[in-house]
Amino acid sequence: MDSRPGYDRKLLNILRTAASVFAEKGYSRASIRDISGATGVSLSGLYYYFGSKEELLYLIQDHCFATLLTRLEEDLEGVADPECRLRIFVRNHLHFFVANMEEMKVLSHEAEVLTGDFRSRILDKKRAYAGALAGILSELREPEGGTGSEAVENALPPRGEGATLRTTTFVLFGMMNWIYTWYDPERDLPVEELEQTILHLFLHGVLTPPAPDGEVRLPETSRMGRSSIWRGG
Amino acid sequence: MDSRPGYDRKLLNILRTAASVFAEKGYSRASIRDISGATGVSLSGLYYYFGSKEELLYLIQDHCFATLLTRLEEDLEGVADPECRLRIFVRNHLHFFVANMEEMKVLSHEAEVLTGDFRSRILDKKRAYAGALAGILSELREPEGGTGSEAVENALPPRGEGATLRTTTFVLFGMMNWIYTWYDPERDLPVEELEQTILHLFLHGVLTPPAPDGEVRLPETSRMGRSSIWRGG
Amino acid sequence: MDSRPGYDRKLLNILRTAASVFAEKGYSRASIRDISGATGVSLSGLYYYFGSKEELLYLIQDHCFATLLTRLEEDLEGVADPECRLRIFVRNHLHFFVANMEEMKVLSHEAEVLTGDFRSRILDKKRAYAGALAGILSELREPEGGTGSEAVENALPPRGEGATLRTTTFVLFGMMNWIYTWYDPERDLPVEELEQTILHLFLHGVLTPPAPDGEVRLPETSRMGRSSIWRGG
Amino acid sequence: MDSRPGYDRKLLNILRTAASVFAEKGYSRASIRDISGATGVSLSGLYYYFGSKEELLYLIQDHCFATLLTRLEEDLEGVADPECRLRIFVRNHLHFFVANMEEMKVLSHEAEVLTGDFRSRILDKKRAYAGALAGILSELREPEGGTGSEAVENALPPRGEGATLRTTTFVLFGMMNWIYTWYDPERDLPVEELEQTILHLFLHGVLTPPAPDGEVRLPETSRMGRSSIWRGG
DNA sequence: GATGAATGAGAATTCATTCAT
DNA sequence: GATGAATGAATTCTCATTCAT
Repeated sequence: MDSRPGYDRKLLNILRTAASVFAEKGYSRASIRDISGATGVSLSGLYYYFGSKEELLYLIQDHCFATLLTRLEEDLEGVADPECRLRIFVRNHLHFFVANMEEMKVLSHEAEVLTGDFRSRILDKKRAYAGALAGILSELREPEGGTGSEAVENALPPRGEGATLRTTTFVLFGMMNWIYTWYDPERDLPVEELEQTILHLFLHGVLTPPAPDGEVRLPETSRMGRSSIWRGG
Repeated sequence: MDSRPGYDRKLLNILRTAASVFAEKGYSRASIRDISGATGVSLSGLYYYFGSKEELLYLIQDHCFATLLTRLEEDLEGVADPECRLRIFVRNHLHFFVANMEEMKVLSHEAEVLTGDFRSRILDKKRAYAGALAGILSELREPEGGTGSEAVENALPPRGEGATLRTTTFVLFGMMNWIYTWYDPERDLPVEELEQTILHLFLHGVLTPPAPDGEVRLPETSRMGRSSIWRGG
Repeated sequence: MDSRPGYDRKLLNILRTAASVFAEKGYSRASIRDISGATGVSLSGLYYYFGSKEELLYLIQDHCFATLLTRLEEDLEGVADPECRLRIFVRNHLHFFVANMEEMKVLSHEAEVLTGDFRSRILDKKRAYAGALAGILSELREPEGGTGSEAVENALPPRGEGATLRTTTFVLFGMMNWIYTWYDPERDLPVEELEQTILHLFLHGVLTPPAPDGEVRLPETSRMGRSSIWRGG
Repeated sequence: MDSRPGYDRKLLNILRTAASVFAEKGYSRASIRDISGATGVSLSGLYYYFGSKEELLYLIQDHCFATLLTRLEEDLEGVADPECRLRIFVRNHLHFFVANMEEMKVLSHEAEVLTGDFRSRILDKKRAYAGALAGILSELREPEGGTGSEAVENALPPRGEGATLRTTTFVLFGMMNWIYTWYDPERDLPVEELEQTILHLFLHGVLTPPAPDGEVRLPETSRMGRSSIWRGG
């Protein structure tokens, strides 16, 4: 993925720097001049890499989402148990989030600014990703059939099972995505514990004490050793 | 400052309209011209009511937070049981959020744009509010002492009880605040059910089925009949 | 003069305060709001006293010039000796300047901003005043005839006696008027010595040492005891 | 900063044109739009050459002063006699003033509008320049020692020799600088005679008739043939 | 691949002024 | 006499973008 044509090292570096500028100042308060300053590339030189500021944002979000999705697919491969699948989803999401806080902040915070084609392409990925989680949650409750994703994508049925699944899905996303507003790696729990806390909360609630010997842990995936343009790997 | 009723009514109207413009386009993409258009007040006329665009944002956020805090205090008064207090907090937060979606979106989404004094004054209110929730959660787990708010406000102890409480607090906020990104009153569960869902999730987790006769319900407060400049009342 | 109809106490007070604001910030950088703030009169309330900002400047300059001219006439009355008349002119100009530094700064510095009728009325007074000095200087060199003022007012003769007289006149004005840029009553010579220094310089030059027993002094006029709205009297 | 000849030439041209606009309308009444119109450069294009209107004024004043100072140093080099040095100072000042009336008007008239660093940098140059004149005047009266510049720069001694020197210095500057308010090259004496008149007045006063064969003249400097971006050369 | 120079459009804000009360 | 509320016009400055080189 990191070596797909069109995503060469220089562009990737620009995307990363731009993401960090956007994360700090916000997309619309950040100017291309800021990005020129942060990257060291001249103002007009940047336009060789993207056609417009909006495309720059698109590229950041797209690349971020694509990586997230790819990894998720890899990690879920071959795992059938719904609870396991949920654990993998949450772990993947949180680890990636914390390792790539700036990009994920841009993804979460600047979700509505893209327009036209850029917007719909990102929306597609977002729906696919949310659908994946909805599918897992759906299986978790009624392990028999369906992917669950329809309930998130479509408006029907408006109030009932579908609406509850949709709610549960986004409530879980809320628990996770909101961390960009408060999580400080140096002050807060390490990601692994954050993951355990969130998972336990979601599955059993605060009133249920965690199992004395810790939550059931998944075997370590190969996630840690991966090389990546994403800083956290 | 100015407390004549005409001035107040007009200002409040401007705040509400501006909040809705900010909610739709985002604070920095929205221009004062947009607000002039939406309110029907001339561009320069607006500056009679606020000194700068940033102050306008501050006024919106401050008024929103102030109302939220006031109501919370009123509703919590005299209630001692931690779980009850938690239910009241969540109910208050969610009802207010859904009734004043635009202001709350501005409060949640544009949290970082304020600077200087404006920023710190809002931060104070925010810390007080988050501290209130942390205090409740603290009592919920260990009903004996302390308000819990120190753990959210201070960095100590960095990893341990404090960090877990902090995490739990913000995870709950995440569940609730994230709704501005997805909740659609016409499509999704009514607020009351949303409230039940979130509370149940937080207290008992997804794996525990809700009690067959519904969650324990609090006696209805007089919240519904209140008059207010906030649309939801 | 200070009690002419149209120049009542309140207006005079506004003129004085406005002059001080204009002196400090410059006419065009000062806003009517500044003057409202400095006077304590509301923005719109000021317009009862003058029709426009430009008229306000005109009133300040006109009143200042009128006082200057009136006093000059009074003091010169009955004095025939050219050198005495010159001493009186310089004394009058400098004392008034130092006593009313702010108004005189406005008069000197904002000479070109008035337009139309306002401008020409002030120009008339200025020409009369400069003509008076030119007349005195003319007599000083060739005590026989003419008032000398034509040479300053008209362009003819362009180069010769007239041009020299004009030059001498404005060079003397330069010596005096420039003080608004540097004179500090607490640091520099008292006005009486400033007056002596300038007069000696103009009459005898730096290379001629002053007479050992001081310059010839005029009998004290009644200038000092005069009451006036002008702070210095 | 940028020293490519094209950039420099263009900037210098902008400075000259802007100086003329500022001279005519006054710094604060002149808009960047006016300067855009006068230079033919687009409004925003101007900001490539300076960061703010205030910096534009600074650049004009700084360049003007720098040239003035450089020339003065060149011309004074090797001249020891105080009276000669004074003649050179006055000649340099007046010739430059008349040749660059617009810039010098901006320098004289808009002395107080600069703030912060811009202000203090110009003030430094101004103090150095005034100090140079004070030094010459000091030697002229008491040819033994000291530069005289301390008396202008410091407040001590507040009243006495220092204050008189300060006064004399600024009175001479007044004679010269005031010309921007009245001097018209087509109507008034040519610069050379203006120079003679002012010098004679300052040294010997009006009551001393000029020597029949003219004032002592310095040998012509090469000033006339100099090429310069300043129109007067 | 890269950049200096330039620009049109639009941003926030200020200002002198007005007018109903 | 005096003022609160309002406004049109103008101001400085920023921004995304372009294009010749």
